[in-house]
Amino acid sequence: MNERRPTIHDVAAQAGVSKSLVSLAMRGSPKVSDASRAAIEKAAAELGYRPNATARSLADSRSRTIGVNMAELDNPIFPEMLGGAHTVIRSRNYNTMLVSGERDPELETMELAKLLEFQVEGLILISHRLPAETVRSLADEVPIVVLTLKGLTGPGIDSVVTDDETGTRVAMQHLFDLGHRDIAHVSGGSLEPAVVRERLYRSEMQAAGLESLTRVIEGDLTNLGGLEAARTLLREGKPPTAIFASNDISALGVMAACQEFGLNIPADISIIGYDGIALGALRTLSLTTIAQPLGLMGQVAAQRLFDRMAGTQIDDRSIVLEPELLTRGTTAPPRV
Amino acid sequence: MNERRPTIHDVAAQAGVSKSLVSLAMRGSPKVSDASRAAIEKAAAELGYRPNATARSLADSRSRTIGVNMAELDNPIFPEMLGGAHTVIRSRNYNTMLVSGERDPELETMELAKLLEFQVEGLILISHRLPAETVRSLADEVPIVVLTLKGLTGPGIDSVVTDDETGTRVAMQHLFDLGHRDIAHVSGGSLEPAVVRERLYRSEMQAAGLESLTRVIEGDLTNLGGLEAARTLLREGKPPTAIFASNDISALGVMAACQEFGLNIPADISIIGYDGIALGALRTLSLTTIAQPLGLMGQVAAQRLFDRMAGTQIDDRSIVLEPELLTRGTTAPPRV
DNA sequence: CGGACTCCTTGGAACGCTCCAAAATGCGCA
DNA sequence: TGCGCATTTTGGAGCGTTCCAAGGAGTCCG
Repeated sequence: MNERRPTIHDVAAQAGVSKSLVSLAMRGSPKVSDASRAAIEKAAAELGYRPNATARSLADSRSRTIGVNMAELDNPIFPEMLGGAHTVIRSRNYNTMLVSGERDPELETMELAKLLEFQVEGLILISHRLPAETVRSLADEVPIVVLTLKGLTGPGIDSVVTDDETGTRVAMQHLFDLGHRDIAHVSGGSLEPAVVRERLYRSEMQAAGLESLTRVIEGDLTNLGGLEAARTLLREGKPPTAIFASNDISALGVMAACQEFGLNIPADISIIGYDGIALGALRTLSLTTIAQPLGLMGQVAAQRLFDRMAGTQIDDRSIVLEPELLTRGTTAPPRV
Repeated sequence: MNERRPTIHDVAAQAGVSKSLVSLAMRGSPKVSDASRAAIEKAAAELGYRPNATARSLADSRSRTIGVNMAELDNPIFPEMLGGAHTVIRSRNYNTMLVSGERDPELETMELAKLLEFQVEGLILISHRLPAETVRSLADEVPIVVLTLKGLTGPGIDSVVTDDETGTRVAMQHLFDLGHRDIAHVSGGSLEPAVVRERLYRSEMQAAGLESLTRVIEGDLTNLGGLEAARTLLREGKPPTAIFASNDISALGVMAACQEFGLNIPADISIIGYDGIALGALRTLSLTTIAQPLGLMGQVAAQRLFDRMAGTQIDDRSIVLEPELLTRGTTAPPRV
C-alpha cells in the first residue's frame, strides 16, 4: 500500500502552478490555459493523483450521494427497484450508499442516521418499517422518496406506488372472465399494499355477488407463508377453482401446495400473483401476475428525488404508476 | 428544510464549553466530566445536532466505508452474497457504498474510481469484468477481496471461492450413483467458474469411460441461455437421461425446455444445477443443485477484508469453501 | 506609451471535524 | 499556604478541497 496519497498540493508543486489552478483544471474549468492544463494533467498522471471526494464534499458541502434503504433482501422486487434507482443515480454522477434495516425498525433508524451523518443529499426508502413520526423528522433534513407505501406523505416526502386497487380489480376481472367464481385469496399481512389487495378482493367478490364464496387465508408475503396458507385451504375440502395470492413469491408457495395435493395448474386450479418479479417469467414457472413496473418505479423514485433536490416546483406528492396484467401459464378457464 | 445544520461549535457555545470537549464527548471519551457530558448532550439534543461524517473522515482520514461492486443484478446469487457481506460490514460499524458495473468493464472502472475517491478503506468485488491489470493497480491503493473468481491473486488481493472441482465431481457422482450414464452438460461461457465446471464434467465422464456420451451444449449462465441450449439438445434426437447445468438459473431454463418437449422431471430426465440460489428451494421448482454457501461467502469476504485492513498477518490469499449437494426433486434414477 | 480589457493565476479563508500540546482546575497532604 | 499530581478542558494546527477577491500578464487601441 502507498505511503501517502498525493494531494492537489503535490500535483501543483510538480506542475509548477498553484493548488487553486490544479483544482480548476481537475474540474475542467475553461479558464485554464492549455499549457497549464497539460502540465497539470501530466503531473497528476505521474503522481497517480486521485481527487479526495471527502474533502471536496466538505468544501462545497455537497456529498453527491444518495442514501438507499432496502428493507429486506429476500424478496426480489427490492433488488429490482434498486437497479432502476441505481441507474438514474449513476447517470447523474451521484453515488449510492446502501443500507438495510433487515425488518428491524430500530436498526433501520440507526442505519438511516448514519446516512444522514454522511450528508446524503436525498433518501430513497425501498419500503421501510419506520414509524411515521421518524420518517417525518428525517424528511425535515433531506428529501425522501418512499417506494411501495403511499400512506405516508407530508412536506419533504414523496412516494412512488402502483395503483393496487386497479391492479386487484384487473386480476379479479381476469379470473371472472375466464369463468371462475370460486376464488380464494391468500393475504399478506398488515403492510399497506397487502391490505389494499385484500380489501379489493373482498369488494370485487361482493360486487360479483359472490360473498358466499369469499375465502381469505392468511399469508405473509413469503414463499413458505403461501405454501402453508394453501395447504390449510386445500385440506379444508373442495378446492376453489382459482387462488389470488397477495404477491408473487407467496403465489409460488401456493403453486407448490397445489402440486402436493395433486392439482394440475392451470387445468385443475388457476393461480394469479402480484408484483411481476422477473423470476415469474421463468418458463418453468410461467406465473400469471399483475406486474408492477419495478425497475421503472426505482427510476421514477430517483428522478423525483433529484427534482426535489433541485428545488423544482412540483405539486403532487405521490406518483402512481399503472400495473399490468401478464397472462402466462398459471391461469385458464375452470374445469366444467 | 433547515437553514444550516448545527455544528460542533454551536453545541459548544450552547453548552458553554469548547468545541474540543464536545468532540470528545460525542465520541464517548471517558475523560469528560459527568457535568460537562450532561450539558453537552442536552445542548446537542436541543439543537438536533448530527455529527458530520464527511468532516470526521477528512480529519482522521478514515472513511469507515467499504466499497462493494456488484457486477450484475439479475443473477440472485449476487444479492445473496451482498447480504452476507453487508451484515459483517454493518456489525463493524462501517458503511457500504454500492456500485455496479452492469457487465461493462469501462463503466465498472469508472465506478470503482469513484469509490476510491470516496476513500473507501476496502473493496469487495462480487464478481467483476475487469482486466487483471486494473485490479492489480487498484489493489495498490486499497485491499481487495474478489468473490467467485480466484484466478487473480497478488499482493493486496484476496479471493473467496468454493471448490468447483469438488462440487462438479459431487454433482457427477450423484448422477452416476443414481445410475445415469448419458449425461449432457449445458456450459456457461468463458468466466472462470463455468470453465472449471465444464472441464471437470469432461474429465469425470472420461474417467467413467463415457467419452462417447459426452455432450456439451453452450449456454451463458442465463435462464434464456439454458432454455435455448436445452432446446437445441432435445431437438437433436434421443435426449440424455440427465443434464448438468453450469448454474441454477440456466438449469431452470433447461427444466422449462424439458417440459416443452413433454419430458417429465425427474421421471424422464434428471436435472442438476449449481449455485444453490434460494429460489431453487421453492417447492415449485425443487431443484437439485450443488449449493455454494452464498451468504457465508459474502461474510467471509468482508471478514477477510477487515483482517487485511487491520494489517493482520495472513498467509493464504484464497479462501476456498466447500460446496454441498442438495438433493431435491429434479434428480432420480433413469428410466430403465 | 498608457489605459482598459480580457485572460490566467494566486494566496488565504472557509468547510466541520480530530489531534495534540499545553493550560486550567481540583484535591490531598505536608 | 503551597506543591505535586491527576483530572478536565482548551486553542490552534491540520485534513484536502473549493471559493473568492485580488493580482499579474498580455493585447489592443488611441
